[in-house]
Amino acid sequence: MPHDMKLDAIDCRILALLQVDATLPVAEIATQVGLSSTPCWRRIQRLRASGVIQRQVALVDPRRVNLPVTVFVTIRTRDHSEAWFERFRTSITLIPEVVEFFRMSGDIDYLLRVVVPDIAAYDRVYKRLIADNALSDVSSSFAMEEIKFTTALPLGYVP
Amino acid sequence: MPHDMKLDAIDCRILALLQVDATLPVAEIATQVGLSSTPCWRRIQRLRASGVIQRQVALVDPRRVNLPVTVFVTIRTRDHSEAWFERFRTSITLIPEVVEFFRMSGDIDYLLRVVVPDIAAYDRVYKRLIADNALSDVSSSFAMEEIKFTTALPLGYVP
DNA sequence: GTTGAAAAACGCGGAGT
DNA sequence: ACTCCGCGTTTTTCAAC
Repeated sequence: MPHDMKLDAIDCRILALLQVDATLPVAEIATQVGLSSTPCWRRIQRLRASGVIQRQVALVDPRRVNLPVTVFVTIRTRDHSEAWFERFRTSITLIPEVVEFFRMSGDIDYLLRVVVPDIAAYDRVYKRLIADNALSDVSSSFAMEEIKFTTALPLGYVP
Repeated sequence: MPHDMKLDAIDCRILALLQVDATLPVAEIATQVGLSSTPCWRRIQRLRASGVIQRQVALVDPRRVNLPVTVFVTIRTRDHSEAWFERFRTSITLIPEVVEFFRMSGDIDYLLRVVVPDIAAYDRVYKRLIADNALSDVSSSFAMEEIKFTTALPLGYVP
């Protein structure tokens, strides 16, 4: 399982298919990429073992599990020490409502995407955020509509 | 396949497992939730057919397919007509580098998450954004580090 | 809802080209 | 590296409880 695995055009086509529907039988992927099932299966195994395919998951409709509200939270901080960051990182990562967490360049230090059933629930997450960490500025923006959300990455850039 | 399906505690535990690893054999899910495989399998089928489980996908590591840069793009517009929005929506949705696209409340009208190999590639996406649509203000924030990213929703809020 | 079991589909691996 | 073929497992369905 080399970590610097090279991907050819067929690997990309396999990934493109699995990114959209991971339940496709190997045999069907094989025919779509012009292979028989054994080498196709081996390629998929290699993609898994090498970590190109991180994992295989079921995507749940947020509205069907009472999570219609998503909030983007921008955070500025004064403390930029390593020790503070590690504490902050683990504190945020443990909050299940936080589904995305990025360190940013520019005037905003961190950006979170939070998924909750309503504004009251968001307020509880917000209080947990500011209680656990010394944050100098926290700003919340509410999403009104999810127009596009995909886990399929654009695979046209593979070297 | 009713669209207003109610989920009980066992359904939630099944979803929690499948959100993390959709390759688990039905038999193992069954034992983990304290069921035998037949009713467990039926529940999973119901969750799929009713759309609670939208689909099953492979998650690809962005760095391994040459996509280490993510950019958040905030957009303000002057034109708020329905016709303009429909044009804008389809134009943006067709860009594969745009993986998330939200309509927002507050002073920002739209927020995009864009995934690209480098800043030069982002510039080409940016030019496509402003060429296809009359946007009054576009601002780009670059992510330095992805600290957390999960597709697993918090399932503690199901009614 | 449970068990058990059979049919079909698929994953997986060996032998050969 | 791929094709072909077949074994073993898992899924899926169907009984009866």
